[in-house]
Amino acid sequence: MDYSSWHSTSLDLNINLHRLHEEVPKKHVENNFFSLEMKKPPVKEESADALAEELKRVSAENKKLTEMLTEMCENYNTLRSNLMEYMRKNPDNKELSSSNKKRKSESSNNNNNTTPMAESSSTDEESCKKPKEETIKAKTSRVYVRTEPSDTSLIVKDGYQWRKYGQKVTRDNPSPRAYFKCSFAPSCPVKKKVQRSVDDQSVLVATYEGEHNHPHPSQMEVTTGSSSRSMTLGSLSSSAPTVTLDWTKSKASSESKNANPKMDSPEVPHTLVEQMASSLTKDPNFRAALVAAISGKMLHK
DNA sequence: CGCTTTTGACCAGCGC
DNA sequence: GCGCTGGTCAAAAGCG
Repeated sequence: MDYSSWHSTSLDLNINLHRLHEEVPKKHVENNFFSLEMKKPPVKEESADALAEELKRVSAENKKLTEMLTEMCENYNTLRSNLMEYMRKNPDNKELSSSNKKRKSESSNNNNNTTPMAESSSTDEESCKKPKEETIKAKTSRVYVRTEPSDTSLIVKDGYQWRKYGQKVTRDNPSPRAYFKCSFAPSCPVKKKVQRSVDDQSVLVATYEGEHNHPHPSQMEVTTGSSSRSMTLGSLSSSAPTVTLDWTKSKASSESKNANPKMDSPEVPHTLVEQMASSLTKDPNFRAALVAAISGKMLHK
């Protein structure tokens, strides 16, 4: 691979992180970008030094990213445990127990797209108020995947194989909802519903019901990242966390609401995080895609 | 030919 | 009881 193209592609996280939130003059950005593009390739001696420098900086940034991700996971774990504790202490919370009707709860979920953290969890909260249904109702979780608005397919790549068995237009959302069963059915009871978000047509909302009782069929599909639109880091086992990373969102997490990276289960082992980060660091394709996405966003501002 | 997708019909739950 | 709605079924069509 020709690493000369990696000149000055740094995210500059250490210095410019806060700058993402500021209004960077468009012209300035463009000029910088084009100047990078037009720049003549440096002579080889300089190139080696610069590359080494670049490599160092990229490594530092990746380390920083890893730390940020780890910290985020820890925060989420803390928040979740606090919530669970609160739910235990207030089992008869009126607000939460107000609706035990199937359809009502469904529609209220749909209307709460702006609170992904609360939705990302399974129906553990519901189980507090509906002990009777707990044993019957399967675990549900929700995953958001950003796609191109022009992409009309309701396909969420999560590594599993699905068989579509129905499609329906629902009342609260003009976009059709697709119904999928795991292709291992009937031995595997997992179902998923995929529908475009009402708020943002470019976001697919996948609702999973139940847990896979078989191993993940294709780990490879996950790591190769066949889709450039988004990457879903699938679970290592049926109950392991699913993390949706949205690389097309250039603005920092403070602005994005329903497309935040999100987890369905809090336990993300640090070693796993490290492994993910290091494998991504080493993958030139990932780096290329990342730079392309970021530079593309800057240009289309 | 076998598997998957499409799509209209059907069913069950809920509100009135 | 009736109508509305979401979810599922299953025959037909499509595809490799």
